[in-house]
Amino acid sequence: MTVAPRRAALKFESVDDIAAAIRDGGGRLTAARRIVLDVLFAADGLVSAEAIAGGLDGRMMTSDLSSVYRNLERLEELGVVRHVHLDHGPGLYTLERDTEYLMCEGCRRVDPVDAARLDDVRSAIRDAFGYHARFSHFPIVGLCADCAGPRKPG
Amino acid sequence: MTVAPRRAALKFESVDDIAAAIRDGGGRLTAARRIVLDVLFAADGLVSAEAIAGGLDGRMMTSDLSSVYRNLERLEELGVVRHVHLDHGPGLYTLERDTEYLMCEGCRRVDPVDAARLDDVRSAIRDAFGYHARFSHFPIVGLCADCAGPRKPG
DNA sequence: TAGGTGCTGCGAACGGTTCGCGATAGCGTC
DNA sequence: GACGCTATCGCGAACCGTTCGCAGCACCTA
Repeated sequence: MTVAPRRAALKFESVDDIAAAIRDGGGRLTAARRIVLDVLFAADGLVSAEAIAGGLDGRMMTSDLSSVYRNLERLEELGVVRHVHLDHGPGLYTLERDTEYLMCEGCRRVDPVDAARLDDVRSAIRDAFGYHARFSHFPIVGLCADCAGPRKPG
Repeated sequence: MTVAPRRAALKFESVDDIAAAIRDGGGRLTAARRIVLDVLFAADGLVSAEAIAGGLDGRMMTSDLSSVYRNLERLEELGVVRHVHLDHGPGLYTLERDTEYLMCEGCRRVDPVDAARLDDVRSAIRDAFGYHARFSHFPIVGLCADCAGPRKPG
């Protein structure tokens, strides 16, 4: 018996699962790679490559930035990791799950939502333009209810 | 009597209109600024700052890249110009009109559409999340009908 | 436990954009 | 018209996020 998750489930639940996937592909679970995964599990949200390399401000092991980028690339190929582009600024990485994003241009807030909750939106787009939209790599951008509200500008 | 436009109308119809707006704001219509405008009118679509500086591959006057950026910034403040971010790659600039964009991640095609045609999509987003979405700065990204179609992968 | 080879960590380079600065030239004023 | 104020230019250097090249290291398999 399991408790219904509040968030979409991870594609890989633990570092061990991932280690197996890496080795299946002829790769190795090196120290640097483990750091990237540890930080992603610890952060459980969107983090920049730089934040990963810095070990979440020194709270965790640090590692080399270019290695972090290479590892993130590899982990994306394996379907373990995904990245999003929010506005300007660096790409943000997270463990893979069925999540898409909305971002507010007013308060910079980012709302992750289960992909299924965007099905109506996707249908509207498909009906009108034939496009099959994805908001996992580039989010929906606009003003959130608070920032767009009639009585609360700024 | 006018012919119905196929595309959303420009906010400013000519360089002279724009010149007036620039001077109203205490600015000057310099040679470099005129080049930017000439290129934007000539291109009548999305162009990078670099393409503007290069005078559309030498077909028009060239100018300095950093001046182009400064001018584009100024023209955006005046509401004459707007830019879009498509995927990775440089920002793309265009004369301001009521247009939003869809981009196909498969074939890289970019479809400009009248903003009004996205009203249903915007409503679906507002209903579900309270967000007031804008697709003018960051487009809707996905697969176009051709690339998503059942019989034509790649 | 040894070997090969995938990966590291460093530095340098990249593309896109911004900044600092002395020189230039628009434009309102006389 | 010429004058002068100052917005803007054009150049170079710096910036940020990301990628690349390379010599040496260490994970994993046999």
